[in-house]
Amino acid sequence: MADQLTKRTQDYAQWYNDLVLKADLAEHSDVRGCMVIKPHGYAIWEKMQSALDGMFKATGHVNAYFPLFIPKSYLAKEASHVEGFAKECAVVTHYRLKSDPVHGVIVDPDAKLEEELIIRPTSETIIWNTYRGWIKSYRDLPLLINQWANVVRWEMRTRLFLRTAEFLWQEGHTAHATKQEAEEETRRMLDVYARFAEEWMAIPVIKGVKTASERFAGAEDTYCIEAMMQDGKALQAGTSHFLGQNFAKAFDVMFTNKENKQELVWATSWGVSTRLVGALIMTHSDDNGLVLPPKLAPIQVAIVPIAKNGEQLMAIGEYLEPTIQALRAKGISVKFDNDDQKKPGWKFAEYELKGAPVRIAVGPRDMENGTVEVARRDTLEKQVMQMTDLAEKVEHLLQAIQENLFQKALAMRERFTRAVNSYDEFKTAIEEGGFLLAHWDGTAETETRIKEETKATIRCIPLEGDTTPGACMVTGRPSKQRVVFARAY
RNA sequence: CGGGGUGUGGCUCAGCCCGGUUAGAGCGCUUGGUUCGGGACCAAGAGGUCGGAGGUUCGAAUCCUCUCACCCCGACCA
Repeated sequence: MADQLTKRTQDYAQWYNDLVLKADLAEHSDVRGCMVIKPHGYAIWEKMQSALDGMFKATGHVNAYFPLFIPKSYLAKEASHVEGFAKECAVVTHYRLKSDPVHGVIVDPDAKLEEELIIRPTSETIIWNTYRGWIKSYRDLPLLINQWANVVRWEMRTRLFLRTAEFLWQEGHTAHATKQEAEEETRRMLDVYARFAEEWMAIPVIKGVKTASERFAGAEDTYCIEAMMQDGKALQAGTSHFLGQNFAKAFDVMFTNKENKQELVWATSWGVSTRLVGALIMTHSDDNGLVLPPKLAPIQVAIVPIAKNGEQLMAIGEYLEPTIQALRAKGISVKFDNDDQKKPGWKFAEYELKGAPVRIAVGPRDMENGTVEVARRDTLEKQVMQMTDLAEKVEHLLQAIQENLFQKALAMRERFTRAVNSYDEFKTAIEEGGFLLAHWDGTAETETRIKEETKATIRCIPLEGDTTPGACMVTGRPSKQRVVFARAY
């Protein structure tokens, strides 16, 4: 191969960076901390959007759009919310430029905004301020709205997809008449995320609730799905927050109940971002390049003809035409790569690097034999298949690849997940990476101490699995159940 | 915000320490030809104010000062 990636075993972080650039997913823009998502990366995001959007609609949500700018005073209304985001906000102070003989153009000092505008780091405040006008009666509830948007968080250090100053995401913001209903919504959307991660991304996740210190700024409870990357580090892949009545209080959002009494509204918010693309890369890909689960691959089947001339190329096209039609009729995206400027070997490497789940190669020998060569990206295995019912076989193969990727990721996670019972054992084990299930006394002090001494954080208190009580590995005090520790992205 | 590093054709880099013809290489690109079952080959071409500003010098990619940008590693975070 001409363009070798850094090997994962050699330098995992470098491998990731190389892969994002070489698979043509994204690049650094000239703007610090911001990326350009290139067509191939964006196509993956579009597939994610499309699947998620369908799941949101199926659970009764509708899309809307709120402003990019948030008046500074709005952000300040919910105390813990502003505290959480204050350090990473971009602020608009002026609304006009003017030409300048020395600098070409300068900010017009006469165009200072009365009230500065914050570029949204998240939209709770502007949305709840708007909801005040929309919600008057219990009949207006629940209000189930999602928006697809960009947000800005001025991060000190950025990594393509995983953490950038500007990123794309969706944020659901719902309003409910009762606490129970809002809590159910929070859990429902967590389940949607978990199902998306596992069924579409082929990434097994642990559903859990965050500790107080890891909670979203302004939430009563933050639920999350946590995934394990190939280097054993944890990645938070989605969050769903039960916001209680905090934002209703801050923005005075009341409704009249059936008894004609005024009540504060209950809220949730939930989001996933382009970070999921990073999760996808780090879960499945290998030293040859990107590996994509078929359900999210922009090109599911890449067909490479092997032809000596235009006549042969034409013949191969005709040979495959019925199969291509049959595949497309099944909703499978097929690219017949008849570019005669590139050699087959180059194309093989290219589709491998870009993660096409299935590659079909067809040459004159195949046409004589009534066969094709089918290669699967996940295992790199090649096999010769008869043309008969090829579309069905490929469809099944794609399903098998989807399933295999999930099983492989699950097996890896299980291999790197273990219970530890003493702090000494913990300290040794954390160096090897992975998830550690340990007892914790529930205090922020112990949590902080562990973080400072080992760089591991509590990823979540899992909602499913072992709930046997025990004794905290650090203090020996009682623990309700084991929690998940890991070093995280 | 600390520590480290890098800015030289589209890309990856050499040259800098020790200043001296016309700034090189590989890849990519253009044209023509031969090729095509795992990143082809031959030939001919195009493409660079060496990140920017100032200085030293007869002479600066190279030395000095300032500056800008980006990357990597930490601290903080989805």
